[in-house]
Amino acid sequence: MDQGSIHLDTLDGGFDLQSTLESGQTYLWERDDETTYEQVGKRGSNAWYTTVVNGEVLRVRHRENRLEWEATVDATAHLTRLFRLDDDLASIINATPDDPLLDRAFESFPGMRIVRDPFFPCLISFICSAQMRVSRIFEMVSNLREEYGEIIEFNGQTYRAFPSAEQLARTSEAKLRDLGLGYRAPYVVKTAEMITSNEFSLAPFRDLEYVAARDALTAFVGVGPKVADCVCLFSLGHLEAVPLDTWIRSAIDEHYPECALDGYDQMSEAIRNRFGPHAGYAQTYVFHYLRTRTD
DNA sequence: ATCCAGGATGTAT
DNA sequence: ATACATCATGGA
Repeated sequence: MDQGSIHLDTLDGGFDLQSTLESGQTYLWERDDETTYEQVGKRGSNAWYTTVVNGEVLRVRHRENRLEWEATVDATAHLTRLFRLDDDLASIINATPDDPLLDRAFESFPGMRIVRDPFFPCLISFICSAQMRVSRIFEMVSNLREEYGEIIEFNGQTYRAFPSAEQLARTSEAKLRDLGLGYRAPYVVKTAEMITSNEFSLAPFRDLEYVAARDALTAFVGVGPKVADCVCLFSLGHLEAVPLDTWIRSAIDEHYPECALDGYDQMSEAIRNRFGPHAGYAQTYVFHYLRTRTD
């Protein structure tokens, strides 16, 4: 077992593990002390979170000003990439326009960062996310891991990787419906088949500009503009992407009515112009803020 | 019971 | 291109 810690003192804008992992950006981490994420938004968790990337187990917890980790390999570079620790978060927030909603959202979750999820698990997660609550998306992705994921032993515990495209292409729509995927079941199977087919290469997505990547992603079954934006933002690193879900749409209606245009593309361009080049950061803070506020 | 949740697809116009 | 019905499932 390898282990270590990353010091967060010198990180511009800081880092907060719990809000980063429980704000509905990623569904690929399991928390030790809870079987579900129903306490989303409740601050102060110092629990361990675990994921499996390329067969390597990564475990991490947030203790004061350190990010402690234990893993099957040196996790420093992996965590820096997965949590975008190289982003100058302070400058990003500073470059985002000031308004009452954004100010409150940024103040509510200091240190929350955009994740950089691996592509295929992110794609399938957000295909599953359609018309689903965050807590249920965690359940669905957990069910996929338990049913199809490769078992990995680490430090006396067993963990499961997110299933590969081959594994999901091999299953049936009916089995996925049994896992609670509903009408998204055929989307997952067909998209997994597309990924595994030889005529479909994944390589281009990395090289495309934001709009081109977003449009290209909609070729997958079950991927429309909103899910494509989530993959652009949470996997491909396009920080200008603004997923227009029901929460952010109502926020636009209420707070930015001049951006509430007809059509996804028009509204997207308007809100991106309003929020600036890191609009995705603003979107994610607003989403988490609105979704967790109690009053 | 009715409505809603990080929407997308198929069909008719 | 745009409008509309339809698609599962579970929680409030």
